[in-house]
Amino acid sequence: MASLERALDVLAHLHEFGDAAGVTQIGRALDLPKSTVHRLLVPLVDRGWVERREDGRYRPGMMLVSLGLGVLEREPLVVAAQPVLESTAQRVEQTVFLATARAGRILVLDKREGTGFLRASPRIGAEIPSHATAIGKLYLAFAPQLVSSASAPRFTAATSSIEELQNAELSLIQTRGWATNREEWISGLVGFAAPIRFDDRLVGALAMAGPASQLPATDAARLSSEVVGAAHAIEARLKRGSK
Amino acid sequence: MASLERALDVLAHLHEFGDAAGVTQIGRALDLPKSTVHRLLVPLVDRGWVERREDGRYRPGMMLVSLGLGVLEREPLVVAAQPVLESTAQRVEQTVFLATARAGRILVLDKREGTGFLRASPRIGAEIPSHATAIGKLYLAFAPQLVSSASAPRFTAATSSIEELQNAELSLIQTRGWATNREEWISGLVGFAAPIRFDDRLVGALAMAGPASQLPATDAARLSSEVVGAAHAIEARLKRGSK
DNA sequence: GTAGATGTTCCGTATTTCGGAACATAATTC
DNA sequence: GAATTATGTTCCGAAATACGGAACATCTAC
Repeated sequence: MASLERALDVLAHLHEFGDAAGVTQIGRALDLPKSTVHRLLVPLVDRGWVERREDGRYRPGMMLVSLGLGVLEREPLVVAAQPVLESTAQRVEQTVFLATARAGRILVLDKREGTGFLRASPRIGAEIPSHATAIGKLYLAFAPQLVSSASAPRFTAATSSIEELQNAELSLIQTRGWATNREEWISGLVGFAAPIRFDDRLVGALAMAGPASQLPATDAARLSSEVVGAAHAIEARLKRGSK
Repeated sequence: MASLERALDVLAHLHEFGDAAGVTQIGRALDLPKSTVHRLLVPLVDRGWVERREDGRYRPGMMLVSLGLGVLEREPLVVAAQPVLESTAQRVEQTVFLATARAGRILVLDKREGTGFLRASPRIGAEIPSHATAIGKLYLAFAPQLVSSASAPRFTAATSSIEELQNAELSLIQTRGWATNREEWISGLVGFAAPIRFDDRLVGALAMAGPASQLPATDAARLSSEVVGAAHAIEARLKRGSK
């Protein structure tokens, strides 16, 4: 399956590179001959997965847009969360986002950003670490089997390791039903997260994140109850949607 | 390149099917043996392009979301149009969308929907026909080499063929600088579109669409000047962004 | 429990993919 | 302008890979 894997490597590279790339550049980056790269690109271009520009350079194509947005449209959790994300972000005036676990990784599914100059700005589709974020800790507390702890680097001085999280904070999260992150992932970034359940299973989490200066610890009661309320609203919409 | 093409077929099928599918169903749909389908799916699952559910069925994965949204984030036209789409949609209270030509096809890049119960709801990434829509006619009038007229079916009784459009309406569009669609694509659907240029080249179009009852011909002057104004605003933002 | 349906694994063989070299085009240097 | 360099495209004999039928594992229906 080397051929298909190489094609996927090419696509991933085009995405990460960010600019249109020629076969020589792609070949250098992936250690592949120009002719191989070119041969892989031909069907990708024919079918719209890659776009060939007039200058002979290549970039990701609109087929990715169609299929990518198709994933989100068909995800019941995303559909149910949409209006709740909207209203919650407006009410708290901070970035609110939705995430879930997929193949052991926690990925951002949707978001509504705050309007401040300094704001949290997660990328949809991006992974967030399980041990150093509010959402990650929720998963570790309620459904640790759904997340992989293979990689747990220390991001900041405040980062706890998986072992350190074992009893103290996870028990607290289980008791009160929400989690928080205080600059454990990114300096200055604070977050609150609440679990979203369907059929008694953890299917995702709703989080709010922003600069520490705007989410003071003294506001924790209000902020946590906002995310818990939002998560409940999403749960209710999920239940209604399954009729 | 049969292997890669088959994998792309599988992905396209999963997208179109809309629900999670098993190898047998995919194999039947694509006339491929189960084992071939399964073998193609393995690296797709490993890398996140396809998600395998617990019940052994497969659906498109989050890698598509990352890359698809990456395409839109990096498209200067989409970035420039975003605030303009927002404000225009609010002002006219109808669906406003952005489209461009890619490999001879006209594709929707972004949109902001009206809030009416009855509204136009284009799908981002979807193709719109060139001969039966306002945007398509803009391209035929100003840059016909960018669009393919290979397929020009009659959608409604109002649809004109490419030949019928040759002189009469295209000249008018060239003269007044905007185009309209009066139920030529979909019965009851009316649209107005204005060209977006950069460096004297047509790079896209801004359109407004909605039910005929809400976009009366008597309102054409106001509506067309809205889309023309919005297109100019996007052009200005494009020019500013290229410094 | 049996039969049928469906996802997963295996391996000899046919098919496909590979990549160096030639070619075509564009850009740079003198 | 000519020569050189850089880069995208095409070609084809040989090596590598993908193929798919069959066996296997698991689940569902009667």
